[in-house]
Amino acid sequence: MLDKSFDHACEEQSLYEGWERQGSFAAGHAEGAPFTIMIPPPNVTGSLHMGHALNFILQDTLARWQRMRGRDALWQPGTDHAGIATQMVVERELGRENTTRQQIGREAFLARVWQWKAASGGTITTQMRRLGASVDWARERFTMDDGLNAAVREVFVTLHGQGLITRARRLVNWDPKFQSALSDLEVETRELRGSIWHIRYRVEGEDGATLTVATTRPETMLGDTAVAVHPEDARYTHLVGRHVILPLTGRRVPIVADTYSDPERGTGAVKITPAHDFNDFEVGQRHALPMPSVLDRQAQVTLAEIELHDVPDLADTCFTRTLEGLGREAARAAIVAELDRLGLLEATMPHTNQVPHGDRSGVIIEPLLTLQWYCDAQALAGPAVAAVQDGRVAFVPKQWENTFFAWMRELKPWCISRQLWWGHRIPAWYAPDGQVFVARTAAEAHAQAAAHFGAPTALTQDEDVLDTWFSSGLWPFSTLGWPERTDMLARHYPSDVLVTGFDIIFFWVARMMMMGLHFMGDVPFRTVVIHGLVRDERGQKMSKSKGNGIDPLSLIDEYGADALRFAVCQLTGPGRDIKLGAARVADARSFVTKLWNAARFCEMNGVAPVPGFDPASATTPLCRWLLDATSTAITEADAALAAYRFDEYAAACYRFTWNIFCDWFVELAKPVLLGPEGAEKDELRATAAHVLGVLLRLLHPATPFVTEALWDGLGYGGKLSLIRAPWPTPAAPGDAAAREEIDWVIRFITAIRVVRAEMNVPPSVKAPILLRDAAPETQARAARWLDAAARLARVSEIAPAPEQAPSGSAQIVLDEAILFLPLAGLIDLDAERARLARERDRAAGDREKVLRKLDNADFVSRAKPEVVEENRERAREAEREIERLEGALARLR
RNA sequence: GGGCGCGUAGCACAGCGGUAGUGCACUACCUUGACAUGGUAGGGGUCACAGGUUCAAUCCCUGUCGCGCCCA
Repeated sequence: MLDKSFDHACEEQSLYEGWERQGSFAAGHAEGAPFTIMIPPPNVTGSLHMGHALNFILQDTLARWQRMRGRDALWQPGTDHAGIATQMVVERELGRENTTRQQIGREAFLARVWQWKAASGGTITTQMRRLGASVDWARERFTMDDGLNAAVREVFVTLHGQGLITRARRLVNWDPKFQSALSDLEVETRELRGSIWHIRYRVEGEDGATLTVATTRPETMLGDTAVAVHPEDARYTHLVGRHVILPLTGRRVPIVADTYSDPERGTGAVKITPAHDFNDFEVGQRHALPMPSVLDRQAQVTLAEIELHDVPDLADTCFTRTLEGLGREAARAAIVAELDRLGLLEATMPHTNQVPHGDRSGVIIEPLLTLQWYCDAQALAGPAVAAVQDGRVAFVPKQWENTFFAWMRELKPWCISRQLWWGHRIPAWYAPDGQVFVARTAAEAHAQAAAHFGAPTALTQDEDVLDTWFSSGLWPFSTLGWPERTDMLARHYPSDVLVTGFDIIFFWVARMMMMGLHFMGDVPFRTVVIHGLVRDERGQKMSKSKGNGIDPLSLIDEYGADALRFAVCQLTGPGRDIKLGAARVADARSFVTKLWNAARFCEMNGVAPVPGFDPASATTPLCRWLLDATSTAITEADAALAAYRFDEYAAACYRFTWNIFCDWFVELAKPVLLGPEGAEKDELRATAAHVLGVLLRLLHPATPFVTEALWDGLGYGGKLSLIRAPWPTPAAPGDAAAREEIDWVIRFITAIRVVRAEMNVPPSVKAPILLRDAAPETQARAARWLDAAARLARVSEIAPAPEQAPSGSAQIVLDEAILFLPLAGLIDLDAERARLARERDRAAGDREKVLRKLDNADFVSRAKPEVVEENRERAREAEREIERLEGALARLR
């Protein structure tokens, strides 16, 4: 006997452990074609938030569905090593012990990171289990695993050999907090309120003449190597080719003509600091300007690379030397004050700046000239773009393809080296003379060096590590054993679906595609399902700082994982952000409870699976109608999942469970179930059991726990067998006669309920129904369904109406028949008259609308014939209804 | 500035050429032997606005306004 309700708190864990223990999640145990989903590896330092929950729930729903469809499902789990984030966590730990990674050294530090990973790195994978995620845990991977490291080295060496990875001294996004380079993607622009300063630069050889430049970063003027004006800017053409003397440093730099300078902005003259600005860097290259850095790795002023000259009223080297070691803000303040003192500051205006920040550190990025490794992303992007264009990879929803194309077109060289310790060490070794040897192993590098120099040579490995995303990009094949050509690789590459948020298109999708195409010669996945962000009930982005985040685990504690999962499915329309609050999850729990109670009712009434039951053998209209509706539900759910419409899938299941099975089937079945034993009752029980079994299977991908508990509890299969039970298929075409009959019963009961409610007839009062003008079939149906009508519409008996209709009756027009509810004394005749008149007016309104359409010659001649016929029928129907309502009104007098 | 998306009942969302739907909330009634995490009935919408295409527009096209996001 089932409990009164589903106790998720005590059931979920043991169900999950049972599945895991018996290997239900493992790939390789099904006959069917492989179905593969690679998890977008979450950050190993992370803990489960709603965004993960959404992402995992959708993947699990797909995986469970496909597994039931007989596919050999592999949902590949794992985490990425999150270079910066993890290093930060461990450095913070060291900080608490009053030490630093520099103090303990690289090796000891890495040991600490691994120690941390072993102790705390499993947080998110543990939490995934609470959601019910059916990932193949035995195959769990970490981007720093040996195998994945081998893949990274292989890729690096190969791309280097192909000239697609090179080392270059360029301007990079430098994060002064981490003291590492970042890729463009790890930089976000934020708006800051700042100023724009107009500064007079003295023009050499023109007594007293000045040129005013506008800048938002006066501190970089120490490193200016030119002033640029637009070649067609008439104000300045006479100055091009001359020089200015820089304030503070007294250096002499040229005035160059360059279209980068916009005459409309500022003063039309811009200072050029090639070593600290990306645009200036390009100008510097075009004009072969020197590129001294004046800010160091901590973004503090350094004067090492520039000359200083004393120039009266312009440059006081004593002052300038005091700037050494100052931070950017302090240096800026000091410089502005000095310029002001010298009378060189023409204006200071408030200005909103777009300032690059490190997405993790939050500090302002300093463009810095350094030597880094770059990957030629543009070359790798071509095949990825082509794969989307020719449909080998499809985005769902499709519009995201445009976003993907836009980004791929503007790719710049991808800076892949990071000045961190935690990550894949760059497989490059340097000889004392600087000669580089790129190799899979140190031994290989030494062999190369020996060959190159003709003698064994001491080498040192590059100190830096690779961008985390470099290894994540290999995930779809490195997790399957590549560079080894494993069976798993052959079987599960390409994967079927990648499910991810749009914010990650560039990180994962693009890089996995570039790497997959280049190394595997095929796309890494065929479909990319893009989902939205999870927001709070008010539509605000969830964030730690706002404190509006909802913890999925506490929702699971309170409402159960099934409720959270079902709520998420209900809300997940195509690519839309979802607004989730506890109320939505509570609603979903009501649904879970409803399902539980329906199953419990079935159990209490002897409904149990009948082996060998053939739905086609059902004879009664109720059973045949239910089986027909079941086929419809299967078709709908299947189509919805195939289209990644999780909302439609949930809606189809919801409607079928609640509105069809509970509201009508169970209610209409009660008279039989509570009546005497017999063939009809047996058939009903068998059918109910069959359909409940379908329902549990349909819902399993969304609500795995409660369905498995019911499946096991009601004896549908062995313990924990639902997870691999076959997905239901729709039965043969529907039964129109059964559909018509039950449809009539529903309308019959509803019509009586409506009138009773409207007439305020107390539910305690039972009333007979008297039929007039009823066709024989209607009379037969009414007789067949008397018991149901008695329960559901408080009908005491059904009989033909006498010639003289009883006075004080309410009247209902149902198709061809009039139903009398003789309730003398209980109904208010005036109210009844008003009600019937209202009905008649509504019907008359309908008729008017339809006739107006039919009067339109264009409509009749140009609309589709079936539409015209439909409207003709509607007009006839309205006409008949009006006639009957008029009759009813006449009888009331 | 460029691009994308969204404006449908109080709220959250479906629908997307041919009679406006679902859930929640709301109102009234009902402790009927699965379920009050329930049942029955009801009210509530010029489908943002303005043009256009069409026999017919919430749906397609153009523009306007409002909101959100991405890129610069």
